[in-house]
Amino acid sequence: MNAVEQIQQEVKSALRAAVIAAELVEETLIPDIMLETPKSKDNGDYATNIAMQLTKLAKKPPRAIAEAILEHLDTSGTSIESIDVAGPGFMNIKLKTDYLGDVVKTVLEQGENYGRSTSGANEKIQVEFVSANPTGDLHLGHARGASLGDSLCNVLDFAGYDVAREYYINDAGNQINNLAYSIEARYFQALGLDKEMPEDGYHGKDIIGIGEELAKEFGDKFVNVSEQERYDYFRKHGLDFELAKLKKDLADFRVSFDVWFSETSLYENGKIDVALDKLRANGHVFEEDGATWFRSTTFGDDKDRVLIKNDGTYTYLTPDIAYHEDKLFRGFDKLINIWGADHHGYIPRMKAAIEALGYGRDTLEVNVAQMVQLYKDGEKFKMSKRTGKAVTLRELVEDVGLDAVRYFFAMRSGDSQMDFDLDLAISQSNENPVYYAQYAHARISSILRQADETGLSASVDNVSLLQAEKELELLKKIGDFPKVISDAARLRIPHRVATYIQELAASFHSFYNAEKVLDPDNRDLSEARLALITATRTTIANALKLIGVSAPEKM
RNA sequence: GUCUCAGUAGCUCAGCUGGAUAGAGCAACGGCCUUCUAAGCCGUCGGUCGGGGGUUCGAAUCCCUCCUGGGACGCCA
Repeated sequence: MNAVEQIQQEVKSALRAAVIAAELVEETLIPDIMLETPKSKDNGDYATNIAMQLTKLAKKPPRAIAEAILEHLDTSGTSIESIDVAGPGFMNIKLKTDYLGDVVKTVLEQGENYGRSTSGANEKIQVEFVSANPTGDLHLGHARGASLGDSLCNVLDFAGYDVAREYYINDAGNQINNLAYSIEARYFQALGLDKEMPEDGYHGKDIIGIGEELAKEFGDKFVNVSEQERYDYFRKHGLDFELAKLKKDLADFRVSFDVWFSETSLYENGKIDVALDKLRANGHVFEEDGATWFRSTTFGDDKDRVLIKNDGTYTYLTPDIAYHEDKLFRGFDKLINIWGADHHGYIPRMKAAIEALGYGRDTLEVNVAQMVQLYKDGEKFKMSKRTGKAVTLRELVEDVGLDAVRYFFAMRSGDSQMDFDLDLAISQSNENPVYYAQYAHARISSILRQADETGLSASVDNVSLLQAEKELELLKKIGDFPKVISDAARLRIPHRVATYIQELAASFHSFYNAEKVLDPDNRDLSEARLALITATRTTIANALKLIGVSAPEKM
């Protein structure tokens, strides 16, 4: 618990004691007392609406309740400087400022761990994200999913959850056949031979490249072998190639995974049968029209779902159920899946499966990343599988810049649709908000370099000298960081971190323009301010790291 | 048609568990560099929070309904 949290706790306890002493309601009925930071500074450092919350229970007007609480409030031994009743019944609290200096001490002590907490109580959470088919390049939507997933994992980890990151490789279905046949066609074409692309083939540039490479390396060797042999080789080669590319692209995007889970492995180790047997044993499977069905309507799904088609093969759902059974078997308390909005309708059947397997419905949490609409040359850019027309993650990063792309996705809530104007992003990349935050970091770094030269160094001995308005604001903002993290983790909203970075950077820039840090004639204050900006820099760097953005020393 | 997500300033978006006068960036306008990085700061302009009902001390936030837009409704994955 840092200084700010301690103060808040102290204030809440004092208020609660006052409510009890005032004998307004039964003690057990008192709600949690909440403190909020008023928008206007005129309304104090914190405000509470406890009086309004108690109106019904105490059967008195809010202002009267507030007066009564105030009368019984003992502020001795707390940091409360003054407290008064305002508006309809708010109680505005003004704090003494001496505690804020402790924030700096805490940050300097904890360094890159400042902001970490144990609020997640080590809950074991597995996050599955991206999981794009290994049949082509990652595009804009995947970039968003990757960014959201990675940021969420980082935030959860920082907030004290036990996080595992996982990528589910769909390497078993029809799409892999299509991949193999697409490569085959491109291979023949590279040799100047006639071969049509399969109907659902992949028209991406990468597949053309694979065909050309194979033609270069093997010549016409695969023209004359059996279809089976050719298929087997192209399939394996295609998968290896695409998977390696996915891993590299994601790593370059600063996104990492603990486990790359193969769908095929479920077929090979019998896990699908295990899951099917379990569903059968629980009585949720039936036969009809030559197919095997999962009665998902029992658990609120719109219709029942086929598990085994009448040709004897599985639908996509079946191995996916086995996969989730396997995840839960591995002992996670909670599964979070990040899916694109186009898979939204798939949620009820997956939740139904979780329940049918005997787990709680809320064990699975699906976080939907809404669509990203790309605009190029002023108009909608329609992606097309058929023509292979798409903007890839790699191209996006090359054109716009890694930090700018990560920040762009990190600052928006996942459940709001986005328009991404590529030309605007490129032309305005210098005005991207990410540079605002990075600039603050670079500015501080520059001052610290010069401090070294002038023989001044950060010191926490005189942090009590930090009493200027801008200094106090900055201190408070830094002190908010741990709560921002725990809220973002609990509510699964990593974009809250980006919003915070913006606020913190603004507070610093404002301070920077109001006060001069390095002043050889005022050594004590300079060293206190150096401590303040060092703490600011650490907080900015820690926050940027969580959303996968670098913190440069110079710009 | 059913389900689902959204609709907030000219544009792109925040708004946490219902709180006081709804915010930020960009765009527009006016100031601030002999002084630690002007990728910055200070100020001005700009909103019927899609419409209408309801719940209550209080609604952008919760409920109902309508309008508009995205997405999903396969024995595809």
